[in-house]
This record gives sequence, structure tokens and C-alpha cells, in this order.
Amino acid sequence: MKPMTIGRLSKAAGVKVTTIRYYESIELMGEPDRSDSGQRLYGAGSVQRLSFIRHARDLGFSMNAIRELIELQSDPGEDCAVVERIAQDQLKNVRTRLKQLRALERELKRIVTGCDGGVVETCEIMSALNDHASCLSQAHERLQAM
Amino acid sequence: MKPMTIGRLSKAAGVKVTTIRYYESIELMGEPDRSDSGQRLYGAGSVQRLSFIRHARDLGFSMNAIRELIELQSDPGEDCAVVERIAQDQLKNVRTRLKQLRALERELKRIVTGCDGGVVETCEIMSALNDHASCLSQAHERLQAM
DNA sequence: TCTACAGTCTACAGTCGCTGTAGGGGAAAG
DNA sequence: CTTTCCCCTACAGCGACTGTAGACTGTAGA
Repeated sequence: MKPMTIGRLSKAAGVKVTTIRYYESIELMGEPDRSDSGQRLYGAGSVQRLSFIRHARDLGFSMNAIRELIELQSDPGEDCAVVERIAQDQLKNVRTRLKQLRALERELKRIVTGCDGGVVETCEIMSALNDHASCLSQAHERLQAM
Repeated sequence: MKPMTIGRLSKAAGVKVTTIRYYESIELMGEPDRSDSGQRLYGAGSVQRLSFIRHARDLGFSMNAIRELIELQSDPGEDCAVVERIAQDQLKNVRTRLKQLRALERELKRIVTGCDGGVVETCEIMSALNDHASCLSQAHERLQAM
């Protein structure tokens, strides 16, 4: 039950010290108590919250989504349809991204396979990059991070 | 054969004006000629180079990889093994990411399916985020953009 | 008690690949 | 000539952190 320093919290929750301070700065974590010398002191609740954040990040949720989820957590009586909506949205994002990446993989494989040695001038990969209006770019599906 | 302004180049290559200027600033495009009033003037070669960059970006290559590829282009006699290596690396990146995303999708689907209405307090999604040391986080495969 | 070293603090810059904004000047069309 | 668009520079901002600098604190061994 004794409070822990940021380093111990970091180990307990598997989140880097700098990241914890960052979460505090964007108000995802509340301001912790401080020791006389100004060091942050955390209780067990902080481990719980950080773990929650980490799990959600592991599942690809954005910070905004996580913020929403945390707010919902403090409203335990609320209908969980909102939670489900957020999770469904995330699942949709992942599936969209999967589709893009699969197209990417096909195209890259095709291009790489076309190369059978030689010099840069005649390299099929280079030609593909130069000339080929690939299905990807035609579809205007620019690669973007999630 | 007459030179074009940045706006025309933008349309010809399918790359935004601001992005072209950005590419110039990071020295991916050389400095173009200028009109008397200081407007950038481009020739056909610039369309070619921008298309190259765009195709490569569409395939998810990083700017650094593209920079390497462009340097290789000006060395047409070089062995294209380097080109192949870069492309293979990219394919490997894509496949790694695909694996991560597929794991993500499975996990998200599992979690979402567990929720069958009710209030936030008892919501299975929330419990999963709170308590579940998911296979994803165990594997320390943090989601990261490509 | 001294010393060494690990941990903590703040504040700010950098990452990537752009995008957006502010505040101006120049060029083409009616 | 006026309107409307295009172009210019310079800089801030995005997301989700990470890294750096320089100072202070806490702890363990000699």
C-alpha cells in the first residue's frame, strides 16, 4: 500500500518512465502526489490505469479512443453500446488497413519477382517504379499509418 | 518542352504542391529553375521523378529507401542487387506488419464478440482491456506504424 | 561520512511525412 | 482594370512518443 516512484510504476505496468510523464502531460493520467523533494508518487490505481492504456494501445486504439474509454470507465452505469462502437470502429480500421496491406504485398511480391539480377538500368523493379501506374496508386489508396 | 509551374507539375504527377516543395526542402528533388518573379519552373524530368517517388510511396517505401533508390538511378551501371535488397526489405516489413495486424484482428474480434449489451461496469470489452494480458502484449509486439 | 551511481526532475527539440496557416506578391482571364 | 487564382516564404502542428541537457535526490557500499 505504500506509494511507488515513477520507476517502479514503470516496471509494474510495462510502460516507460518518459511515456508515463507524457501521458500525464496530455492529461490521460491525473497529476500524482509528490514527495517532499518533488518526486511523483503513485498508488495501485495507477498500475491499473496504465495497464488499461497499454492493452488498448496494443490493440491499436488511438489516444482519443482511449480517452473516451477512460471517461466511460468512470461512468460504470452507462450503456456499453458506446464502448462497443469504439471497439467496432477499431476493428473496421484494422480490416481496412489489412486490405491495403494485402494489396501492397501482392504488388511488391510481383515486382520483386520480376527482378532476376543485372544492372540498375534494366532492373525490373526500377522500371516498375518508374513506369507502372500500379493498381495501388490508381485506386488512390495511399499508404497511411493507422 | 516549355517549363511548367509547380501547380502544373502537381497535376501532372499527382503530388500536391506543398508536398513538392517539401520534397525540395528535404533534398529529394533538386532545386528547380526560377522565373524572373521567383516562381519555380520544372521540365518533364521532374514529372518522371515525382511519379517515381509517388509509386514508391504507394508501395510503402520510406523516404530513406526512396532516396537510396534515386541515388542508384543515377548509377545505371550498378548491380541491381541493392535495389532488390531494398525491395525485399520492404516486402519483409509489409509481411511483418500483416502478421501483427492479423493477430490484432483476431483479438479485437474476440473481444467485440464477447460484448452483448449491458452497462459499462460489466462490459466484456472493458474487462478485456482491464484484465486481459493479451497475447499481443505478451509478445511485446507493440503496434507501430510502418 | 564520503563517494559513486542509479533514479528523478524540468524543459525542450526531434522523429516521419507531410498539412495547414498567415501574410504577402505575381499572373492569367473577363 | 479588376477579379480570381496561383505562387512565394516561413513557421506551427499532427500523433505518440523518444531523446537530450543539465540539475537534483536517494541509496548502497567502503
